[in-house]
Amino acid sequence: MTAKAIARLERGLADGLGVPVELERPSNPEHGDYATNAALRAAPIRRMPPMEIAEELRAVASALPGVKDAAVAPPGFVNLQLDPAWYGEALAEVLDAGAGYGGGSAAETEKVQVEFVSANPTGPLTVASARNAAYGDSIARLLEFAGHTVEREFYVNDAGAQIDLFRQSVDARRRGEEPPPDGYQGDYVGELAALDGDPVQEMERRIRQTLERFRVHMDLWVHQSEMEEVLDDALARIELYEQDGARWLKTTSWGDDKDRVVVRADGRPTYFAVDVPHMRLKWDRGHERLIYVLGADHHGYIARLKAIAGALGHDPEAVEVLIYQLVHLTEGGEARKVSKRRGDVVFLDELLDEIGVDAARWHLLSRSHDQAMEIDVDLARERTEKNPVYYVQYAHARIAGILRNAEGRPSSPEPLGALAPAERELVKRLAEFPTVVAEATERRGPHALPTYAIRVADDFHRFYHDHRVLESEEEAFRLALCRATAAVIARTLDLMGVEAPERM
RNA sequence: GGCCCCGUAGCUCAGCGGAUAGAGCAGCGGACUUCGAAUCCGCGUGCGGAGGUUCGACUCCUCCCGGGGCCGCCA
Repeated sequence: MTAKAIARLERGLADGLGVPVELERPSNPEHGDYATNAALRAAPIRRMPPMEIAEELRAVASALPGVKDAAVAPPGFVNLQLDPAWYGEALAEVLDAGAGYGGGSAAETEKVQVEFVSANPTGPLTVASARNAAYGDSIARLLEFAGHTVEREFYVNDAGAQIDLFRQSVDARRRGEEPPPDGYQGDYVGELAALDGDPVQEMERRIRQTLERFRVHMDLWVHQSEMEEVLDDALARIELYEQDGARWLKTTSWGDDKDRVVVRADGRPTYFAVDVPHMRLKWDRGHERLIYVLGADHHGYIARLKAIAGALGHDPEAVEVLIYQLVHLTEGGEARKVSKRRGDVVFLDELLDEIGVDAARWHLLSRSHDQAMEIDVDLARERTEKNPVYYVQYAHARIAGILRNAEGRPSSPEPLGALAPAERELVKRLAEFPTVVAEATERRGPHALPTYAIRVADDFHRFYHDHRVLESEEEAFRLALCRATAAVIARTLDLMGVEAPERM
């Protein structure tokens, strides 16, 4: 999706040329406000020299409202300079759209489910799960903003060998004994032993609490134990074959490298088996797209999950598995081996105690999900003060201060005369927002948000430094520019689950 | 052996076919009697290597080198 003010120019150019035109912001300011390579792209198709097509395009551009000047540059670029009226149009668009600016980019809205975190309830959430939580929740926020109906699910693995071992560990503590050799050792095991009741339920309650603190709200909690009860019914609906006494799903038909056992020769289902009733539940809830957010160590699941979708008669393409690379912990520059069973981990709650939700979510989202991430435990607090999140929040708070001082005086997106360079840069930055959000959504790459937020803050701070807002001739226009900037910053941060403070 | 991800500035990273590759941090030097200095301004011969596709490649393809992860009738 593109801002309307830009899209209007693109359409005007495209209609004149008969080929699609996309405008982009050149890195060199001498190349104008916007530029297009459409002539270069059209040259092979129309079998004409690019410079000739560019000249045609320049003529069309010159006649468009909002265009002050158009120029051709070799080997065939067309560079546009825009007039104050265009800037007024672009700024009015931001303000008119209000909180919805940049939203609703989905061509067709869907019912989407995002399953994420789904950490085993054998211990508190760790920083490893935190990346999953930050990434998955931001994906969900982006999808909602694009117009989809989104459900967030946490799948609780409350059955199986690890859970048995966990319960045994707590029971041993309750009897005053040491946990089993491979059992769970962390301090929290002792805490749970001091309480009555099922430690798994208590652990789930704590995980829920930590997630809420992290501003992640799950709509649905599904338990593996419940899925086991409807396992036979679900397995009866898919085609399995027998070999070596076991029952297999032909996952290779959907791209897996080998078929998978669903029911063992002794009649016990594998771990994989419960994914069948589990996914059936998701489809039965009416979802049209299923998203799973998994760590890189689970990438082998992609084909299996798609296979289940196919076996259940659904389109495997509607199952999307988002893989993020893992978080490595270091301490004083040395790699730190972690094991939840040994209790040798950094819990999300500890990280939040140290650096707070905003800095944590920002940091976890600021790198591509395809990039492995390192968190230095010792430097976490020190780095906090240098976290760019505060730079961005400061810009928002500064604007809030100006608006407080303005005491409700009128604002207007229409500039009186020519804009200063810093004003033009800021308006163009705000006009980028719909494209940035739409691309972040489509690519499932929320790390574009912090990058963009820094640029907006950057442009605003420069504008602020160069120009006075209140009591200036352009007060009304600059107040409008401030309001629009604050709204865009607030929305960008919200899509990351980060707050936009009025004061700091 | 097969599969997934990554090699870009001293460090952590953006960049998803365009013009002179950008931020943050670290370092050095400047700027407050004015709406918040948690700010602004200046200082940098960097895309792991070799081929290929293209008018144009950090970006796409192949191979090589280096780092991380995964390949169970475990969960």
